[in-house]
Amino acid sequence: MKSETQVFREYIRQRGLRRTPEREQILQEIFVIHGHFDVDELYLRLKDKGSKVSKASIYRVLPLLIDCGLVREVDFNDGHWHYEHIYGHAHHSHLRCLRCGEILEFEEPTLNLLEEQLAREYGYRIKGHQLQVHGFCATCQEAE
Amino acid sequence: MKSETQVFREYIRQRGLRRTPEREQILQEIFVIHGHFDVDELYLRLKDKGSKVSKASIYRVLPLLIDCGLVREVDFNDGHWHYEHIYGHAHHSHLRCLRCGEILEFEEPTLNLLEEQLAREYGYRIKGHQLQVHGFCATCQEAE
DNA sequence: ATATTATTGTAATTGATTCTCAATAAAGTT
DNA sequence: AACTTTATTGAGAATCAATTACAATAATAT
Repeated sequence: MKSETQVFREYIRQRGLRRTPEREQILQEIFVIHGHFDVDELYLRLKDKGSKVSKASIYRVLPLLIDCGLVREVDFNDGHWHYEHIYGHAHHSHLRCLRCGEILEFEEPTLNLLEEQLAREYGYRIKGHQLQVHGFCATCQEAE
Repeated sequence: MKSETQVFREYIRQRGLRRTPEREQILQEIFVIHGHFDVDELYLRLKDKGSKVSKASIYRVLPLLIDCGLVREVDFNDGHWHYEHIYGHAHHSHLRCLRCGEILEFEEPTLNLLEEQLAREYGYRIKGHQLQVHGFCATCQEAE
């Protein structure tokens, strides 16, 4: 299996784009992060390490990473985008606590069947899905 | 089954809030709209009818309507919220074309089982879920 | 080395949503 | 019906994430 770096470099080359230190720094940092991240967090982490990468560059790289299948957007319903790396990870969904914001991940294989069924039924070429479940975690139920 | 208006009025009263013409106008207009809508569309529709309701009021009423279970937010991934009425409608999910933006609705009853399973497994009190599937519709596949 | 042009950082801009504030008006009380 | 209390309103300012313009820089091809 290709490394994330390889995937990204091939994508860059194939598109006639350029390989820059900023892009590589951002990519590296993303793959150091476990779990989810947002633009601000990524920016601060890079800054802490002495990187001079601007937020604008982060905003500019993310669509590329999404497009080449390394990263995906996640919606936690809090006013801005979150992201997670998906390359080499099983597709999963999120269970979110409406009070404390805890995020649990779970897999739901039957959704692949659903995708196939929708493709047949409506003639769609399905690219993916997002499922979020929300509620209150055990701790927050008591606290309410 | 109570009417939407009844549900809303009871909610208002119960909360010690006030019943105002603006709120009723907005509610009425929402229930005239079939399908999905967003704040701008709702605002323009009201304006066209001669209503003086401001966008601020719309933004202020929507959380109330969501809270009392008449309306829900829908994410079409295009930078702003969409809404749909859910009172008296079966819960459904959305299949969206990434190119032309077409939205199809479908029901997926197995997700109720999933909710129960998650509740058991993680001790959550589940409040709901959102599922979006995306891809390319038949027409747009050809056009690509 | 040189030319071409993609990429960068900075700062300005956009667009959706929220907030401030003074004026208004619901609902309860006399 | 008049009075009081205070929630609600509209207008515009403020906020916040995300995008864009622009001039300087630097990555690739020749």
